[in-house]
Amino acid sequence: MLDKTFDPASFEGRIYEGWERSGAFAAGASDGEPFTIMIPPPNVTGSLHIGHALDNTLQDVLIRWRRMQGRDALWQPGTDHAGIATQMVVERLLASQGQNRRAMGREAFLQHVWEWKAQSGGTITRQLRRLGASLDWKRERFTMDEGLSAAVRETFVALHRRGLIYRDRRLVNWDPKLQTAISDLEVESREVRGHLWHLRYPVEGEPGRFLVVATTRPETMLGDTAVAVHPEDARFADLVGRTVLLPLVGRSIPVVADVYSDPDKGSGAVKITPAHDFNDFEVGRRHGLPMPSVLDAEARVVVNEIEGALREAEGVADPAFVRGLAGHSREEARKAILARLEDLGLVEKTEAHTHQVPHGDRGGVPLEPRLTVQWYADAATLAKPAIEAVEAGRTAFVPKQWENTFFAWMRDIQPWCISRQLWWGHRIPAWYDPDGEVFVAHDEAEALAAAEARHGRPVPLAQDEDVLDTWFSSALWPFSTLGWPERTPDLARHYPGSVLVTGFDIIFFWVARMMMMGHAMTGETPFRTVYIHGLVRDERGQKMSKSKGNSIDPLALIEQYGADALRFTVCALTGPGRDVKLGPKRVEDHRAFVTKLWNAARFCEMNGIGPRRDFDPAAARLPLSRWILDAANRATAEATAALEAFRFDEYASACLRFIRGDFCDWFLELAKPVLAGPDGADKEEARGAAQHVLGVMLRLLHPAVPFVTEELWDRFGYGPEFSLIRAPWPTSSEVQEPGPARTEFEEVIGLVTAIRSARSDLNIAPSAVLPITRYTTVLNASGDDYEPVGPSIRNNAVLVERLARVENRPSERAGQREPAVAAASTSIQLPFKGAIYMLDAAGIIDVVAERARLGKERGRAAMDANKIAAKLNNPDFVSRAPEEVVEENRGRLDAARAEVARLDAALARVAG
RNA sequence: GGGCGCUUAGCUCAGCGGUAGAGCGCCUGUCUUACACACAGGAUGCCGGCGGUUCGAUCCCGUCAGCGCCCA
Repeated sequence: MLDKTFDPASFEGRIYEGWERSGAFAAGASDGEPFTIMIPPPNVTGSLHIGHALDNTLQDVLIRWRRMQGRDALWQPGTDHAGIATQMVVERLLASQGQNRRAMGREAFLQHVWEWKAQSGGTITRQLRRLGASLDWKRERFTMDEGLSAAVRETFVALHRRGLIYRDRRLVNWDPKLQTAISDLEVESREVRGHLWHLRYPVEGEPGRFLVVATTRPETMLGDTAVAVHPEDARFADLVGRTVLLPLVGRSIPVVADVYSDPDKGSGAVKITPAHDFNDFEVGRRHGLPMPSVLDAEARVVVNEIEGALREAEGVADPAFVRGLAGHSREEARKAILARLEDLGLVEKTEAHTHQVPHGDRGGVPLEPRLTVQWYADAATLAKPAIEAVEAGRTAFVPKQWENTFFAWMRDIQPWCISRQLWWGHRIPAWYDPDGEVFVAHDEAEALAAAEARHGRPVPLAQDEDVLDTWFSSALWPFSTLGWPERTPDLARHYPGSVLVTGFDIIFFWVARMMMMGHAMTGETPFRTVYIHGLVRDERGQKMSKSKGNSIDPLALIEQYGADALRFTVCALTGPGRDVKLGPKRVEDHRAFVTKLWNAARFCEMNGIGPRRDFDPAAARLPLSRWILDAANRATAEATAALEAFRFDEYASACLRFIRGDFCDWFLELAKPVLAGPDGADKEEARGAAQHVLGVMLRLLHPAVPFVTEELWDRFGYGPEFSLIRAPWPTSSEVQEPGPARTEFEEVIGLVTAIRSARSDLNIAPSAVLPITRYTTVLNASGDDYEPVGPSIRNNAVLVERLARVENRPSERAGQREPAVAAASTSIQLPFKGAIYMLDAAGIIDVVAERARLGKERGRAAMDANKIAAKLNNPDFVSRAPEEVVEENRGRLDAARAEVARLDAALARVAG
């Protein structure tokens, strides 16, 4: 027997283990068409947050559904090595033990990282199991695996040979805390309240005249090599081509005309520090300016590159002061410089100013643009085939609107800085000879051979100290995990993948880069469809963050409500292109549905409903069986169509409607009499239909709520243990004359609902069985006699009696012909489907209430009739609207008018 | 500043040229032997404002307002 209380924790763990142990997740079990999803590899240092729960639930729904459809489903698991994050974690760990990486050296440090990974790197994969994710764990990969590392080396060498990877000296986003370059995408703009300082730069040859520049970063002035003004700015026209004296430093710097300077911003003149600002760098290039760096890797002042420019100038420049700044942090330097300029009377004014300051997304400190030599990928060239693939529809975004975001980014893409000054990661396969000449090769031997060939003799080589951006290896994930660069059978079968599922915030990271590398290295798009979902927010719509303290732990939700409840909630809330507002309340609400399913199954169990192979839906003859079988067919079609369209919300609501509405609220109630009745063919058929439909329900719901459905499937014996995961996805089954069955039960349900509603309006206690003289007859059109009801109601009289709590008592007046009008004062008059049911309620009915009820109904019908009549009175409508619309409205008008007439007659009878 | 999106019941959201929907919440009643994480019944909407297209607009177009996101 199923437990009375539903307790997901009692079976979730056991079932997951059962699936995994039995190899249920493994690809290759079917010879059907492949269906492949590459997990966007989570960070190896990470733990499952609510965003992962969303992303992976959706992937699991798709993969389970397709697996049931007989596709050869592969969901590729794994993690990425997260260069910066992992190195930070391990360094912090070492620091707590009084060690540091520089002291122990590269090899020893990497040893520690691998040890850490072995011990703690499995957190998120364990947590994905709790969620129920049916990943093919035997294929788990890590971006630092040998095979994936070979893919990285192969890609680097190949792209370098094609000129798509190169070294360049230009400004990078430098993280002074982590002391590495990072890519544009790892930069996070944060609004900071700062100041705009207006500094006076003395105009040379014109004592007493100053050019005022406005800056938010006065400390960088040491590296100024020009002042720019707008070419059309009349205020400064005479200064262009002349020079000003750089305060403190004493360097003579030119005033250049450049459109970068905005006449309306600040003072209209802007200082140019090419080595410490991206815009200034471009100005510097345009005007051939020197580019001295004045901040080092830790963002401390260095003066060696401006040493030669230092000049003493009375009241303006002071080399000793500048030299004294060396080694100070940028914050200290700013303070000291401003104080000194203030003393010298060179600060014109200070304004409060709010501006965007780039911060490192990992380190969290303000970034420092820094002039260094780094490795770059030619993203603009790599992006072209990816853009074309989307334009041509070889890769489609769902929802389609995200293609615009993708295009906007890809068409304006900047060179991608791929080198990182870290130890943990794929070491760049480049070696340098003593002259600094570079040899890019798959390994050292190949590099040595190349160097020897070049020099005619063996030369010692030193490998590049840097590693590659983690995303470089993640970009290869869709094919490196399948064995590329080897031409493996897996690669042939599962590449390109079917769908990539990810949030819109990640389009630039995974989607764009996987697309670029996929085309560059395999010549094919890495996935056919990119499904983009929203972000998870809290119940108030706030973005979740640690600092706000509003983040939700998915594991806590799983503990409390079960993984199924969380998963079903995610499905129900994932509409098209919307963020998902999620909180415990939402999960609790949807858990109710999972419990409902459990209880419905319990009821089935108690009534001897269980798997019966010999049941043939096509042979069902009871209208009730045919009705629920037909409803199951429709639910199957709706659920399938919803999943095909990635409409997880519609999939959930189709299941809900069918299971809660059709099956629980109506079918089980309608079936109770026959199930409780004597054994016989009818009872057997009702059980047969019920078990068939229960089997359909479990299969339909399995992708969303895999645990409870598998538990029920196993307990009922629909298949061997842990077999639902591979059971066939439901398809439509043949049902005899579904149309009439549908009509029949629409009428029964409609009448029951109408009676319940009238009873409720008239405050008739639910417990009271309403004695009714004739509910198998209805008042005729002239209102003076009765006529038999249609077969739908007649054939299901017992069901109407039970569900509406009415009772037929024809015997009291058997054989008598009583005028209808006389009965009216003691009857509820119930217009339904073009007839009036006279429900004799002598002694119970409140005539005043009944009159009010009928009056209200009449009002509603009359308003309806007026609206339709107005429409039909419009000649334009009749002549221009499609014929079927006009016809439909004519029909509705007739019905509404007849309803009004019936209610008028009913009211007259009550009044009389 | 540029771009995108949103505005529908108290809340969260579907819908989308032809009778306004769901879940939750609310109100009323019910422990009707699967389920009170339930059942039955009920109330609630100038579908953001204004113009336009159309026989007809919540839906299409324009515009304004408010909110949110991305990029500078």
